[in-house]
Amino acid sequence: DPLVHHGRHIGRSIYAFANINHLLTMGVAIDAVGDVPSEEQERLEYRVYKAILKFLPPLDEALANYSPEQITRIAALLQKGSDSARSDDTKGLKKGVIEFLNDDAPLDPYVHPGEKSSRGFAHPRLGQLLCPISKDWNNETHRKELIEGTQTPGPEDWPLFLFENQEFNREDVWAGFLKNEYLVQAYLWVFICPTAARKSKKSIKATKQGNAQIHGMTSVTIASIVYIATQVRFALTNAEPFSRSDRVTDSQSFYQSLYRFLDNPDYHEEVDDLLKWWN
DNA sequence: GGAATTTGTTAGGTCGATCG
DNA sequence: CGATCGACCTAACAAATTCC
Repeated sequence: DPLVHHGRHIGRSIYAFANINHLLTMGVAIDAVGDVPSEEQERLEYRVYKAILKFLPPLDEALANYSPEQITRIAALLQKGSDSARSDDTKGLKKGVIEFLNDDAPLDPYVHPGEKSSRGFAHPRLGQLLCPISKDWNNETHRKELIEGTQTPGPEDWPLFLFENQEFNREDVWAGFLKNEYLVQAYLWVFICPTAARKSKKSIKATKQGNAQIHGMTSVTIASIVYIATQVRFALTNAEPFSRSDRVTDSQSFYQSLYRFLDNPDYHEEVDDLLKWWN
């Protein structure tokens, strides 16, 4: 279904953890009244709603005339696309991220590309990448706390892998922020094609159009960077699947706090520079 | 409070495109 | 023309949630 197809791109580049039925229903209701939502959370949702309609002009024209049942049916198809793309990318980057790290320098101890159990803070190099900026990975007490999981990093306590060369400058939070090479590689993996991300396999050419081209994407979005960061983070952790609460406290809240941080008008200039760098 | 259903995840495909 | 790539799909299953 073409709606499932479009849904794949919505999750990757517009908003990943949205309840699309809720967004569309709410958006239509707001448009019908003409009031701008007062609450910040609602305003964010409304912006996402508008971004979806901008991406799908035919839906924009027709949506107001649809019944709630029709909207629910459309939303379910978009949601299916969004969810399945996320799941495909999680699967791909589980292996991909380990390849990026190994291309840089072989991981020691070895990390199996298909397994999660040896990842996370227990691994010296993956642990360092995941180490939040409020902690010092070289400090034994801090390291122990992270390995044992006695403390969970709060919002905006970013992991080190978000920064260029895994280096955080306490004087300037924006120095190298979201300019990490592994993030770029993961971005290429998802939006161009997996082989484009590999430094070591330059001879191999893609045999199909990549996701960016398929969906007519010509520039980087905030949401797509946040999406990739969330996927890389999950690939680095030893997080066991099968746990919904883990996803909520983990990937979803990470995604939301990073998205809100970049969406903050106070950082307008920094974010513009960042997008320019990515493009 | 146990059965039924839904949700979220993974492994393991299919199949058309295109490279060497 | 076989090998491989990569988007997309399906089935299975565990956990969470809802139902009765």
